[in-house]
Amino acid sequence: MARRFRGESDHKVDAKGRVSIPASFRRVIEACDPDWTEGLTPRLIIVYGGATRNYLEGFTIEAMDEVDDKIAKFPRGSAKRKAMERLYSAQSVEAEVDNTGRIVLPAKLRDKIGLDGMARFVSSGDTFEIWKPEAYDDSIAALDDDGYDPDLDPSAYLDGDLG
Amino acid sequence: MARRFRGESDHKVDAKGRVSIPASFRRVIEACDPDWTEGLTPRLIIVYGGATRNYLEGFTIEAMDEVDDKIAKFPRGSAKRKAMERLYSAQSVEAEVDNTGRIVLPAKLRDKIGLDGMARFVSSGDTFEIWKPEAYDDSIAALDDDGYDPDLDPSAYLDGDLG
DNA sequence: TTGTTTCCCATCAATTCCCATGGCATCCCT
DNA sequence: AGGGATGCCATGGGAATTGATGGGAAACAA
Repeated sequence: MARRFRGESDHKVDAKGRVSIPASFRRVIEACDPDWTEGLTPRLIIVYGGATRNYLEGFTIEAMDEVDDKIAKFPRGSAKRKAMERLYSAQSVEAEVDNTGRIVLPAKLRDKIGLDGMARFVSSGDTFEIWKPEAYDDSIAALDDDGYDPDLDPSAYLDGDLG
Repeated sequence: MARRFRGESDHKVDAKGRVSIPASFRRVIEACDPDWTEGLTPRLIIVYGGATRNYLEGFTIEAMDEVDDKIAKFPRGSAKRKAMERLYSAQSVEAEVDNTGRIVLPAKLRDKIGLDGMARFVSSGDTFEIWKPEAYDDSIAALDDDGYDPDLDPSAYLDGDLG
């Protein structure tokens, strides 16, 4: 089963903070939760920190395990490690996909990115992002102002210089 | 069940020194107390020493067992071993989570970190920290003075140089 | 006894659980 | 091809449970 997310779609956030996870994302989340088997509710991690981020980042259990391993390689007490621990450990929550395919986004997380009404799920390789739709549109538009030519087909970068 | 803490939240400290443990932390504390079974009150260890620390550190029983094992590897009577024994053995207390989900923080511990009114619980992997909220905010701000750029997303470090 | 430390019970809001509906696709049968 | 039947998906709503916190009585210790 696929380990990478694919696609983007909008879903309604109700008054209780419940949102449907795109069905195709659910398949990935299930496959990447070591404890999951048919009939159980799969879990995932949602990172809500990052002063400069105006989106939430969803990690599968396996993807977050890899992050934890990377962090563990940094010296205990170093500034970089502390910053990463805060982002990935303190400023994150575990969520469970219920049997109707939804998760609950606590008010704290919704407030962080100004979510109301709709949430946009955007795949980003082995993680996915949750945006307020307008903010996502803005961030795409902002790429243009940052030396990126919107008329250029990004496939041109595929075999080009890194960085 | 998970054996790592996740998230951060504030809880009220009442006149008797009682504080609610974040519900998600309780699940971890229960799972990591070998003697615990449904219906019993789980235990944990709170380390309150460390001259330079202005927070308390909470350990599950299992996590503290690992620390004890590590200490035991150092030569008996060595300065390093004595220092660690003092921090983790002498300057720590066992606490019990009561059946309403609270622990009692003795006055000595509250005074050490200047707790009054609110306590912030911050996960840090397999342990968690208890801070006076203002002190925690300050410590985050202080990271800036230690080679850490607050505007840089910490995820940039994940694949970067250690240290 | 006087202040502290436990234990037990009470409350209110937030969160979870359970059940229900409508809309699309798909599959199948004739 | 028509007409169901089936099943998954997105979403809604109420009931039941859990979570955070307050307060008093009972047990202790000084």
